[in-house]
Amino acid sequence: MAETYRKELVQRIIKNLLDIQLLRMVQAQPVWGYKIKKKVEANFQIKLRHGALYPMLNSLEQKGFLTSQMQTTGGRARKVYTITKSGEEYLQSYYAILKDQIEDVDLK
Amino acid sequence: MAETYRKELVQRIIKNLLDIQLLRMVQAQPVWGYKIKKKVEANFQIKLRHGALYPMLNSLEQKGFLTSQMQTTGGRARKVYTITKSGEEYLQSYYAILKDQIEDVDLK
DNA sequence: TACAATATGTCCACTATGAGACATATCGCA
DNA sequence: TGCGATATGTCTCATAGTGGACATATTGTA
Repeated sequence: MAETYRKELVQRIIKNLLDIQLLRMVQAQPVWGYKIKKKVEANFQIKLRHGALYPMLNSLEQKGFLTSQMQTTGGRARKVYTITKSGEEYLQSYYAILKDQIEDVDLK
Repeated sequence: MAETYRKELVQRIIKNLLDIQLLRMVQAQPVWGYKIKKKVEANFQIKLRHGALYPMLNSLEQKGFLTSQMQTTGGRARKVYTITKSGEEYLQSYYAILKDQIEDVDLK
């Protein structure tokens, strides 16, 4: 059945389009790296190395897709990320492509 | 504007999910490698190396997602591919994930 | 007080990927 | 008859990416 391939495909998409998944999560609500890691691992049943995650978040900030503010809650220092206008535009482009894929626009 | 990022994103998706794009094209109509190459390059304005394309098509056949028949039209030998039931199921899983992405199902 | 969890960061060695070359054959046209 | 287009295939080297370690600090719990 079709669901057999789902987990394998999700893992590929998360891996290859990790930056986009991070933008989606931050857009849903401002959040910090460690929480993203836990959420990805719970939602998609994949291991997300922090050695890959943190450099990617910093890179997204450098590109202007995310901004960050340090927050300290109970002595716990967190770098909370918020999506920027550019980041939202990037996501909109992504969603537009997905719609084209589903509707076979690009095959005509 | 959002369209600035489109080309860059399309290239990434085609590159990382090439097998799926090949399945989509064969599903639209049975077709051979060289024609796929020309079509991808025209539709997406990207270079598709035949050194990447042909091994991928053979691999999709080995996995049972495609079948092929040799056809000779005017002395021109073509390996025409047709999608299998498994191939269509794989695509269905892919489309289901894209819908989840668009609808933010996996962020809740 | 020692350890697991929270929290963020860098770095290096290995491996996997990819660009481009090497290879071959036919057809149509100039 | 030589060249560009059609058609499919393999292989190698350099680069890119990944896994896992190294690093540091705080909090809560056993």
